[in-house]
Parts: sequence; structure tokens; C-alpha cells
Amino acid sequence: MNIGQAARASGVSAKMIRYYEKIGLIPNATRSGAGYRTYNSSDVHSLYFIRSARDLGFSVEKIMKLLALWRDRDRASADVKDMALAHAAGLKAKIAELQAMVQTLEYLANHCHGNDRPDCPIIENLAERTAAVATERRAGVQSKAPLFGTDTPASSRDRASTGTRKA
Amino acid sequence: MNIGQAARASGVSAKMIRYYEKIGLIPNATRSGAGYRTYNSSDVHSLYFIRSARDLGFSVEKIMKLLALWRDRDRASADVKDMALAHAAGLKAKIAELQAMVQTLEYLANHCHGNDRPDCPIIENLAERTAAVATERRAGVQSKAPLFGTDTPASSRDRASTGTRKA
DNA sequence: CCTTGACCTTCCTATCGTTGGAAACTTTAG
DNA sequence: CTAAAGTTTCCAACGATAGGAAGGTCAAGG
Repeated sequence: MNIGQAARASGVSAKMIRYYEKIGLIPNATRSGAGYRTYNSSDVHSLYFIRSARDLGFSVEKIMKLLALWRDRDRASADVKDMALAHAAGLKAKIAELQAMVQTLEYLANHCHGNDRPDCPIIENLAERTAAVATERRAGVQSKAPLFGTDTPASSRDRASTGTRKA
Repeated sequence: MNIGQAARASGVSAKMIRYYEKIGLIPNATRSGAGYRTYNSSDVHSLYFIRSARDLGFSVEKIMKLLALWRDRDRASADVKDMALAHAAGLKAKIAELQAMVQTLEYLANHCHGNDRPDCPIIENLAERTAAVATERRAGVQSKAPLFGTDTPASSRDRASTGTRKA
């Protein structure tokens, strides 16, 4: 079985199969005389496993651990369960973040006339102080740089400590 | 105001300010005699706008449009509202996707004993056919290569699905 | 004046997962 | 034999961000 067949059978593109091999997620494939990679059904099975895990949002790094557990016939199911639940928790956090964004956007849209006049609270909020919901969501948020018409070049207090605030 | 002050005042890192300038999201900054970029409060205001939009999950590309609308005093508020709602809809789709993942993971975890024995339906499902929820979520999924313990290198129906489906 | 340290400059690299292309080779079908 | 399809490797790009190296600049203090 060449890489194309393996790709179609597993749902992982040939490009990605080579990539997974290069980064060590899967072992080096055996080669035919002409240098073609050859795969058997067990390899396809691994690839399908990988694709399923990617569909569930697991990173390649985590998939490495899952694959190790998969191949370990003496694994404890608790290990896998922990990984799955931890991953689910991470996804939930991401969901909450996105929901806060949606809430803010819809709040702003609801306060926008949506006509042909320029008056638009969405723009105004983005420009002036970020909407309330987003502000609340943000963790260590303090005093949002009120400098406006003022042109003071180096105002007395510098917050935001250069970097590493958010993802 | 130098780039460091602008960064602290706007919440956008100096690295990102230079990047935004390079990709044309913001105009080239004026320079001091020594080549330092200088900013005024209006520039900081733009940066703050950008940061707020990024916090709401807007891509840089969309922010370019938002900035154009911001600077266009004759814009129709409907344009901005449409963008905001379209973006919210996109976020909602993403949320639904993540929720499906969580659902699958928790379903699998609930069926896992989580003890020190190797028996683990999470692994089994990843390996064999992907859990029901994920399968339903996936669109045109068919005939999932049932090849299993068999080790036939080129079994009869490995080219069955020769027709480029999926990416 | 000179040093020190904070700041700024450009340029290069990396991340993560994936896709794209180019140039060359092999296999398969006609 | 030829043409098409498949494969190989290598190189680059995406989006947004972070890190670092090597060097120039500024302000304060001796």
C-alpha cells in the first residue's frame, strides 16, 4: 500500500503522513525498492487513530502520549481518562472565552441602529474602552489608558508592563 | 512618545506594533532623528482599537475593514453591525464544534472505568471508529476502513475509496 | 567626559498544523 | 513508447505572536 492509498484509507493527507513521520509521531515507513513508502493495515489504523484524535482537538503532542498509551497493553485506563477529561476541561475554557466574545458582540450589535447613518456604538466601544462584557472577562485589567485628545507624550503612569497579558 | 510608551498605553506589544506597521494595518510611524518611531495619542487610540478587536477574536484582516469603517465618518452603521453579527455567527459555529468535542470526550470518559486496568473505551473508540458524536459531526464520512488485525499489505479493497474526498 | 542601563533599531528564528508548489523520479494504463 | 498519475525531497507560506542577537541612542550619574 502506497502513501496515497494509506491517505485515502485513513483520512490523513499524504502530506501530513510525511510530516507525522518527520516529527516522529509515527515510525519511519518501510520503503519499496524505488523508495516509495509502504503501509499496511496496522499503519493505517494508527493514522486513523491520529485523525480521530485530531478531530477531537488533541494537539500532536498529546496524541503522542495517547499513542503511547494505545500501544501500551498494560496501561491503566485512568491515565487515558485523565487526559480526556483534562482536554475536555481545556475545551470548555475555550468555549467560555468564545461565548464571552459572542455576548459582547451581540450586546454591541443590539445597541446599533444598523441603518445608513454613521452613528455606531460598536465602533465607538472598540475605539474608546472595549465593551463592558469584554472588560469584565479580561483578568488583570486596570485603567484603560484614558489619554484621548490629550497629547501628553509620556504620561506619568505606565501600566500594561510590556507584554505577556493574554494569549 | 516612543514605541515602548505606546505599547504600554495601548496594551499592544512593541513587537506587534512593528508587525502591524509592516503588514500595513497601521501606517508607517513618523521617525525621530535617530530613527525611533514616534506616536501620538491618536496612534495609541488606533492601537487600542486594534487590541480591543483582537480581544473579540477578530482577525487582522477583518480589523483592517473595521479600521476603514472607523476612519470613514460617512460609514453606515449597518455595515459595522453586519460585520459584528457575522463574526459572532462564526464564533458560534466554532463553539458548537468545540461543544461536540467535549460531548464526545465526556461520553467516552463516562464509559471508562478509570482504574488501573487497561480496559479503556476511549482508546478503543479512537482506534476503531471514532465516537458516535464525532462521527455524526463529520460531514461526508463513509466506509471507515475496517481493516483490523489483518496484516494483508494490499488487501482487496484498499483502493475502494479512490476518489479524493476530504482534505 | 565616560559609563551604565534602559530603550530603540533591524533581521532572523520559532511556534503549530497544514497546504502549496517545483523538479525529478516511478509506476501504470493505453 | 508515451502520457498520466503517483511518489520523492525540498522549500515556502499561512496567522499572530514571541524570542533573541547585534548594534545604535538616550538620559542620568560619576
